Amino acid sequence: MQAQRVNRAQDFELPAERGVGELKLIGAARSFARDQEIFGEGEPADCFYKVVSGVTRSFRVLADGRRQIGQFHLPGDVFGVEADNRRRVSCEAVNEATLIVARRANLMTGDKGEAAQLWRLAMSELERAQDHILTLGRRNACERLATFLMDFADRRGVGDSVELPMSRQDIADHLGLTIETVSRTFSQFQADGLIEIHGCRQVWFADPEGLDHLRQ
Amino acid sequence: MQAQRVNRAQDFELPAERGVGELKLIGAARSFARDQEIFGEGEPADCFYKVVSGVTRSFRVLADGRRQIGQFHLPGDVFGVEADNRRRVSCEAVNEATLIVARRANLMTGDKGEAAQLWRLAMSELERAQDHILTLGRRNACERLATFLMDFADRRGVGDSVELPMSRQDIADHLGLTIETVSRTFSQFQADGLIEIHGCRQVWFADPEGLDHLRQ
DNA sequence: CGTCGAATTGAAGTAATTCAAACTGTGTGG
DNA sequence: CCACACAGTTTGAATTACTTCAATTCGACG
Repeated sequence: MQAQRVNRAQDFELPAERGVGELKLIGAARSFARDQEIFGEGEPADCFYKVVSGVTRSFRVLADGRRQIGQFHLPGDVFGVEADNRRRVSCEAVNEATLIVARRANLMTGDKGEAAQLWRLAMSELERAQDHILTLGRRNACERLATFLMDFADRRGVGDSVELPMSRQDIADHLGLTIETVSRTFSQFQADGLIEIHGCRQVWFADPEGLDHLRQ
Repeated sequence: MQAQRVNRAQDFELPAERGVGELKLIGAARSFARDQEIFGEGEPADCFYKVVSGVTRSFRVLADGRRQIGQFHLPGDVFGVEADNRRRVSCEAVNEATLIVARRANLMTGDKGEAAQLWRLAMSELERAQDHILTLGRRNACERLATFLMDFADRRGVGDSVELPMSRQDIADHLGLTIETVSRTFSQFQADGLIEIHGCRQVWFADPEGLDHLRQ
């Protein structure tokens, strides 16, 4: 929404090898400031990214500015894989983020194991997209937010609480709602004793079963 | 919604080789009756499918019966590829359909060319899913229907018209709307001189530019 | 020609949006 | 340390797009 390229990305080398079952990316690490663009729709897609720290959002915008965030990428996630050489989505840093940037060729020409990893990556993106289609097409505001909170807690939660790194507007643009509806639904969850909110980003699950049940 | 397994699937052999750039599937052809289940969510995923004739729909349903159709598969489309060995979506025939059924192993262990084809297939499904997320998250009823009609015409249209093989309910469940809203939007398009409808399945584009503009 | 499922249309109701105002919390400068 | 500013969030009231429920029409098929 408001891409401000304040900080110039800082480059520094980092080997960045990870545990078994994860894609090994060899490349430079780059830092991105809050709201800084990582890549834009239509640009050439010659590399991809692994989140080291921070969070990013990939999204598309309609001509009149309506924005739809497809995914948030968290530490450990690899993103930026495209079928063709053009970006079909844009990507920005939600907060201060460090990413490993890998050349595309380094992976596509790799061994069988890497191809399999890449396959798993694409398929998990597809699965998440299918889940989200169900959410956007057939769930109401409460169900959408409950789904989002539980899913996000699965990926990033600690015990019975999560810290949401993104703004209410980001959540709204992810769930196909307005910021006001998201805010009201948060308030309602709190009034119903489902969650407790501290400083509007820290969410504690007071009634995980109730929330889970809300998902449908 | 109403899976009636009237006809038993008829098996017959068919080599089914296709032109360059398309996935070659070797397998048996099977016919499915209207609304017949091809596979159901949770079942083992040991094969995939290529549409020879007819149309299929892949979908998921919530506990209370709300249905979301993710995709329609048309002649030439390959579908049924999964990351794991379990179906995450269900699939039914929209109308009388003939499919080539290929064992999963026949393709996964194949040569590099086949792997690349499979990759393209998965990525095009992902792209379509991303497009649909934007539609469901940020477009209104008119824009959704215009998007659907134009996209469908791109895949299956002849000149300035398309025949829609699916019911209004199918379209509604694809676009995250109710059947009444879909019907009203069709009527409005006709009243606005954008389309002409014959027998409720044959759509002629009276004003393709206007319709295209509506998409945003 | 009659029947039945599908589609359309109408009227009323509702969830979510829009517009507007108030509040909160965080960072900054005095 | 406090006051101020500002962006982000929450809340309220009015509006609207879509849904729901109900009745009617259409069209394919025996």
